[in-house]
Amino acid sequence: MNAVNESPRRKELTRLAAQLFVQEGFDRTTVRMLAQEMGIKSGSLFHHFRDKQEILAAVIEEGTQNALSLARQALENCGDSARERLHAMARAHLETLLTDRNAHVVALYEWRRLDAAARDHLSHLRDAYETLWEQVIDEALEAGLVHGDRFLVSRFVMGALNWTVRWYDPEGARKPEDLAHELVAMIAPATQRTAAESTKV
Amino acid sequence: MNAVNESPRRKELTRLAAQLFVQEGFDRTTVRMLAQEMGIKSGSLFHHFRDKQEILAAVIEEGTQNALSLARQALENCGDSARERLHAMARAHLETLLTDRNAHVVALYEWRRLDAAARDHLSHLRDAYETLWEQVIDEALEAGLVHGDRFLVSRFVMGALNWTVRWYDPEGARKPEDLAHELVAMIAPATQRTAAESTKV
DNA sequence: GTCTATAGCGGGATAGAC
DNA sequence: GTCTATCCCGCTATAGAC
Repeated sequence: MNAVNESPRRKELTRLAAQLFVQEGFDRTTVRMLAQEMGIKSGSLFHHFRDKQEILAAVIEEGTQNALSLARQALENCGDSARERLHAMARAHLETLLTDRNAHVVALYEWRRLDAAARDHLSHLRDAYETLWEQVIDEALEAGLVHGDRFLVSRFVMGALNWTVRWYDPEGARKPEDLAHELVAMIAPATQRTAAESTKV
Repeated sequence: MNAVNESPRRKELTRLAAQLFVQEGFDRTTVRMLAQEMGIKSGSLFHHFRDKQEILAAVIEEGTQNALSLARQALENCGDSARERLHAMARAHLETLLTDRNAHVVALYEWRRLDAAARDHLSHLRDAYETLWEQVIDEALEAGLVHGDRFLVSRFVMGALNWTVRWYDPEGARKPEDLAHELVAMIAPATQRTAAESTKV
């Protein structure tokens, strides 16, 4: 259902669907709106997707997969210090949310609209992404960069980032990278540099 | 429309509507579901509310109003230090979100579903609540408890708190107060106590 | 792969009796 | 203030021609 049925056409349709789901929300997006955006009639949609649910699942799979690989990439291309890795992770997260402005947002905000089967199928993917976050947070905790409970710190940090979707202004002066920088500064002020951290750089 | 039409019956109906809106989301909650929960038939609903939109507006007004007065109350009954005030504010916020589990959640998560007129009418209320938050954050910044931009810190903190709705387990061991404590500890570690703060206590 | 046409359902809302 | 009955609409999804 996933890696198999991946025609370029379907990929393109998924991309357009993501855009509408972000703008209108999944429930308020009708198949007619989707079809119009894609330049076809609503009946033709069901040649590509079994039903509306499957479109949502495709968007969320795409969005999470994308966030995951961009995050891994960012971690590979950044420095070794816990601070740099935390920053890279936050920045990658924000870029998929605020620049892309599409599938990843849907994955976060419309997850609850998935039916049980789709949630089951996609939860391992979501877990992989959250686990990656927890690893980076763990490193920050061990480096003494941040303090607190691993689970709670992860949730708070991801919450702060996820909520940016609600207030961020793409036309404004602040870029995703700036937000990432400010968030890291907030939870791990520069004055808190520890011995462990400085030896790493 | 607001303070006027406040029969006890309508208040009770609003309370029940809030519950359903949290469980199902506004769009997926039908007037028939609402009526059933209230023990009446769907037609009778429209004696109390002009349309479904007005129910949403009533819930959101109630939720924001309530959060605002609880927050003010919490600030009056806590110590004078910036840390105590920040903690009190976070705790009040989480309690309206996680214990109440109703109108305030709807206010945050279904705001976008309000029509233009209702948003217009309610935005001053929301602004008042957010301004209160910014004041408390300002105090924390001035006390050297937290560092960064006032606007961004407010948004990040509120985001971290608002997102708890998505993962918090009411049956779990952690109480809203514990979360509030952990959040404050995360952004303002105890080792950061400044002279300004200790003189206040 | 897309079209037209439409089935079939469930939604929000109204009217008038009680 | 609640009921029954119902209108009307727009939604998802299907069928079969092209």
